[in-house]
Order: sequence, then C-alpha cells, then structure tokens
Amino acid sequence: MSQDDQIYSQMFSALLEQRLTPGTKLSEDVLGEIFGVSRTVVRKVLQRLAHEKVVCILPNRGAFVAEPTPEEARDVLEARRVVEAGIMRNVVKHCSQTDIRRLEAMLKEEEASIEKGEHSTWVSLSGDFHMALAAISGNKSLEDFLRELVSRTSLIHVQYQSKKIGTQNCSCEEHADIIDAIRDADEGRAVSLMLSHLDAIEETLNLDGDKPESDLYAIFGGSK
Amino acid sequence: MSQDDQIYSQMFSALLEQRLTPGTKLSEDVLGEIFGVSRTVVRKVLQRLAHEKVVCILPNRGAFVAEPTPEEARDVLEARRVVEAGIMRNVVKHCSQTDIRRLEAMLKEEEASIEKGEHSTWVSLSGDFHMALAAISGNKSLEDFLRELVSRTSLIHVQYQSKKIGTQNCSCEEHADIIDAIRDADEGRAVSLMLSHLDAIEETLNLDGDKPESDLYAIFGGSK
DNA sequence: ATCGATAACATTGTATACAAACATTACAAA
DNA sequence: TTTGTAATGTTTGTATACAATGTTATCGAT
Repeated sequence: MSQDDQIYSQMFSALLEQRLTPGTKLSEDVLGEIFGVSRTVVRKVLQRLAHEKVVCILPNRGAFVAEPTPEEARDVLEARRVVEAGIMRNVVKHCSQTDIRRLEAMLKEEEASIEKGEHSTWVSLSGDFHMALAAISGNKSLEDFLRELVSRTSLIHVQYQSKKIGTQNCSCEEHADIIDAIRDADEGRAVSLMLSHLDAIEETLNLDGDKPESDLYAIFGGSK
Repeated sequence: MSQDDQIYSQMFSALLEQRLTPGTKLSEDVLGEIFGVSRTVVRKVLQRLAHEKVVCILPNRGAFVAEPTPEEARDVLEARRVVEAGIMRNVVKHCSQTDIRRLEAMLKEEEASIEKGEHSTWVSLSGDFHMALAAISGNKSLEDFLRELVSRTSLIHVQYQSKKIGTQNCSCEEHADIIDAIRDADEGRAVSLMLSHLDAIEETLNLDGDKPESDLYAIFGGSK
C-alpha cells in the first residue's frame, strides 16, 4: 500500500468516524507536517477526497471538509434510493449463506455499538453494512458510487442530525428486517424495506429547519 | 476556467470522440510538452481522469487510456440501467416543454450525424442525449455518476464494437420513442424503453467473443 | 469610531530538481 | 537459440523553490 493510500485511509476514516467535521480547514502545510510528507502528496490525497465530494477545494483558498447543503443531502439520499434498490435486486439473487452470516455478524456489531452509546462508531458500522450489501451485489461500479454516497451521508448526519436521538434505534431493526427479506429471497420486500429505511434516515435529518448560524452565513456560504 | 480544466476538457473530449483509444500510453512529459505546462498539472489531470476510470494509472509505470474488461463493460451497462431508470422516473415528473424541445433538437443532431456516417460524432451526441436527461432529472449526484458511466461506455464501444454496423441505426429511433413517452408523461413506458435501449446497446457489443490476440495476452493482460 | 487603502504575511499554484523504480538493451553462458 | 545478468536510459514519485493569489494587520482619513 503506497504512501498516498495510507494517508487517504486515515483521513477517510477520520471523516467517517466524524472526527473531522464539516467546514474544517485542511491546510496542506499542517497535514504535511502531521503525516511527515511534502505538500505534493497531501495535495494528491486532498484532490482524491475532493473528487469523492467529502472535501471541497476552493481555488487559491484551500481545502475544507465538505459542508453538504440540504439540497445536496436530498440528492444523496435520493441517489442512494435509486442505487441501493438496484443493489438489493442483485443481492437477493447472488447472496450466499456465508454472505448472510457475515451480514448477521455485522448487525451484532451495530447493536453492540448502540448499546454502548457509541454513536459515531454506529454511523460508521451502519455504512459498512450498506457497503457489504453492495459488495455482495457484485457490481463494482455501483459499489464504488455507493461508497461515495455513504461517506457523504456521514457528513450529512453530522450537519443535520436531529435533536431527538430516540428515532435512531430503529435503524438496527431495519437492517435486521432487510436481512430477513434477503434470507427469504423476497426481492420485492427487500427492495421496499431498503427504500423505507433510506426514507427513515432522511426523515431523521432536519433539512429545512434552523440554519445553524445567522442568515448571512447560510446565504453566502462562508465556511463557518 | 483554470488551466487544469482546459486540459482536462481537451483530453476528455478526445476520449469521448474516440481519438484517444484504449491502451494509449499517456506520458506526463509528452502531454506537458503538448499543452505547454509542467508535469505537475498534467499529473493532476491524469489523476482526475483516473478517478473517473477512463484512465488507468499503474504505479511507477504511468497512465494509460483505460481498457475496460468485458466484466467492467457489463457492470457499467448494468449500473446505467439502474441509474437511468431512476433518472427517467424523475424526468417524467420534472420535464418542461422547453426541455422536450431541447431533446428534440438533440435528436435531430443525432440523425444528421448518422446520415453523414460520422460514427464517433454520433457516439458523442448519443452520450449528450443521456446526459441531458440526467440534467433534467435534477439530481446532481446521479448526473455526475452517469457522466462517468457514459464516458466509460464510449471506451467500451471502441473496444467491443460489433462488426455489423446495421444494428446501430435503431438507437436514434429508440431515443425518439423515449421522447414520446416523456411527452405523454408515461413513466412506466419511459423507464422500460430506456431499459431496453440500454439492453440493445449491450447486445450490440461482442463481449464474449474473439479475444483480440493469442491466449497468453488475453490471460495475462499485457497492453497490446 | 468606522471605513478604506496599503503593506506585510500566509497559503496555494506551478515549475523544476533530484531520487527511486522500471524498462530496455547488450552481452555472456548454457 | 534461449536464458540470466548487468548496465544504461527513461519515466514516475517526491520534495522544494518561486510565483501568484488571498488574507490579515496597520495606518490614515473622514
């Protein structure tokens, strides 16, 4: 694994685990210092993250952790509905016993993280569950695209997290239901469960309320 | 528009118009010479194209125009079915009269290019038609993803073009039928027409026949 | 005190230099 | 003729230097 990939992985994980939060400035010098490399390789990583839309590069201004707008958030969730419905149809066809056991194991991990109240771990594990389904579906293009959408969803969660935490517990049950549908090879049910799961995620967010700061920031989009 | 973007556009166009063909070596020095810039900016462009999977970067070996495998080709076409079905559902909902007129104009251009026998122009225009639909659908994420898939489809066309050219003429009619369905706001028909259109494209390719060279090359995948 | 202009500073954009990896060629041995 | 090895040359990977741009601070005018 090359130098770039290692740094990329570390930054990507930090993003998924919500240790890097939207709006954070990603200075080339500072990152180079931290990882012990020159700006050249940092830039390469930042450009990759920018292409995946989890980082935003403003010309001559620098790189920042992306701050998805409500519109982008809706786009991402809708794209996920489209893509993951397609994925589910393939999963039901291709899923082996081994795959199902793996999914069940992942579900257990999720439950454990919720028990312990480790929210950011759960967001990360929840993403892994969806990515596992994509891997089972066997379409590399859709899998890669979903990776982008899932990581962006993680940022969206940070920005538009609903105050009421109670609603999140269901997500785990929803994953369990999806596994059941797959086990029964019930394509229609699997797809519709996935769709309502994604709907539920979107409803958890408060996308139209309460701009986080004063109107001017929301309108002209300065980075915090 | 920055320097990178200009060079990117030129290379991307060359790719879509099939002037850059799969397997072509993209030397940093040569490209830098051609565009009058240093390797730094060339590398940036190559990395972007690599992320869009139309260019393949082999570590310490350099960049090449991607040579999609039959498996990748099938993945891309399947991903397109999933994504463009979703897009069509939105298009039927959002499409304005102006949009339809624009689609009709594009269709006329396509017909003209087929008349003149300008095959590569038609491939490019055909891609534009699909991208126009994506734009109308109003989902930026799906639109960006489809751009990737369409450009990869262009490379796939080059590599797996069927010998019989006769079958290609229908594509234009298929686009016409799709416009009709949109005009009638017939969601079901629009979606199924798009799906069979993409099936038809896939059937045009010969994905399982005739390895281009002897077995050793096919098995170990040297670039020509 | 606020606003505007200017200067000092910091950060990114690009080019280039050097190091490392790879490919090719030439040549010797089997 | 083919295979293995060494030397050469080419290409990419990384660091760094300089230029261009953006940001911030200072200072004077209103």
